[in-house]
Amino acid sequence: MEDLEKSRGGRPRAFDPEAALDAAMLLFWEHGYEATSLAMLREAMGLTPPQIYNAFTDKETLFRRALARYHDREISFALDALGAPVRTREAIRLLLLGAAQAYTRPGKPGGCLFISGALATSPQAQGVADALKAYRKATEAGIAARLAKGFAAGELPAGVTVEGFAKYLAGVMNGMSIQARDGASTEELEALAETALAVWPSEMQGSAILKDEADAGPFCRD
Amino acid sequence: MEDLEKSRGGRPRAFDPEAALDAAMLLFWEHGYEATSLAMLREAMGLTPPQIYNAFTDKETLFRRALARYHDREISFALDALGAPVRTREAIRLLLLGAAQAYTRPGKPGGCLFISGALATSPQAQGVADALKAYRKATEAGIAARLAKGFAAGELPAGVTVEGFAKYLAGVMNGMSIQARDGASTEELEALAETALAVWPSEMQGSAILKDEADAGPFCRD
DNA sequence: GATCTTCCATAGTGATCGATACGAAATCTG
DNA sequence: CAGATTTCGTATCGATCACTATGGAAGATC
Repeated sequence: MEDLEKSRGGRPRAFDPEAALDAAMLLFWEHGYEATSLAMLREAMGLTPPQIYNAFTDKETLFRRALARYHDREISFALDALGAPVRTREAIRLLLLGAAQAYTRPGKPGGCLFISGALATSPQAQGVADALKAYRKATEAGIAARLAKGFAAGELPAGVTVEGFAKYLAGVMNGMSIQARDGASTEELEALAETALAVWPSEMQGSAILKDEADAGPFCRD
Repeated sequence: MEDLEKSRGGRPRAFDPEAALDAAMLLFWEHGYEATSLAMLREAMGLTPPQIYNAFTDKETLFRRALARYHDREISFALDALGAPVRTREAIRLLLLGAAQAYTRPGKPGGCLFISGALATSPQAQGVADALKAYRKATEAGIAARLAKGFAAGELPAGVTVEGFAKYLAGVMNGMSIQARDGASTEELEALAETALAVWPSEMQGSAILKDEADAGPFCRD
């Protein structure tokens, strides 16, 4: 809802805004919001300061655009997993294994931008910290929403609440992001994910409808 | 091994270095290394810049001193838990529940300084990021060392390696730190910890020596 | 008490921060 | 082509960054 080629006249841009945004996203992902200076952005994006400010208003707006792009391009696996027509446990498994992949992509910074972007900030950047927190909370809420459907179908482990279990799973994902930052490999994160899923026995409930997982059943599909 | 009251003459200090260090630690904990400016430190420590530099050399040294103090004063629970004369599962339980407490202490910033201090940094602060990573790795190594003893005694869950399980547990702790930053309560983190421990059945092995947990058995004590 | 050493307070260092002023260049509209 | 509009490149802006030069003050040593 923005770059719809208005072209209301005037001198045309001499660069590709999306490519520039990608370069900025990678830099923010690597160094975080505050530690990424305009000088670094200028070099990585191949632009002059006025070009950056004309196209993206200011540094904070550029960062928020990068967050949105990251959400759309780099972690679409999450929405896919939570919306997949599979049982609840398998959906969460896809989510965690997707995170293991996404947090260790070759050529990309390790971990998740929503965490690396900023955890502790200066008071001036509180708004940015809040925006990142909102993305993290949204992830947890997405997990909770998927779990709620599984809860109704009796698919959750005994002794957990939807919110509590969502907080555990979101916490595991956050922990995976830090482990990725600290050099963990894809395989190590996948093993971590499988261990985390061991709290959840594959065979649930007395209703032993285990076969045909790709078939109908207590699924979900927003 | 430092403040042993040399007093080699000269004008005495007009402030308490330990109190000043505590103030700096809290500020770094709250805002992270790079986002904490000297102006903020100056106000929080109640000192002038020359006082700070004379006592702590420079900002990075001050931060490293704060890290050491944090390790000694704020998270001694970790070494206590890993060295406690209890079964392996209980030791890890003490570790995770201790983290739930330490990450949500009233009057202290949420989460763990070793994570909030810096995850992504500017290239100039790479040394600080590495120091924090070393502390995180040391935690994981401490967990692995305790698990190794439990492994020899057959106390670990089936299908896990010592290193892999340590990475899971360290990851859960890291995730708890972020959840604490995002506002999770002590109780919520405790519930998260208990959920994480559900991967580990309380009754291990065929050898059903369950009673007298505080008694002898396949324990450990460095 | 003379001297040495260390710390204090004031003021300010060069460098870098995010963000712009300005006028020329390029394209669209009429 | 004339006018309007937008972006271009160059050269910065004031504010803040981590840090320090300087000279006087306070206590230890001889």
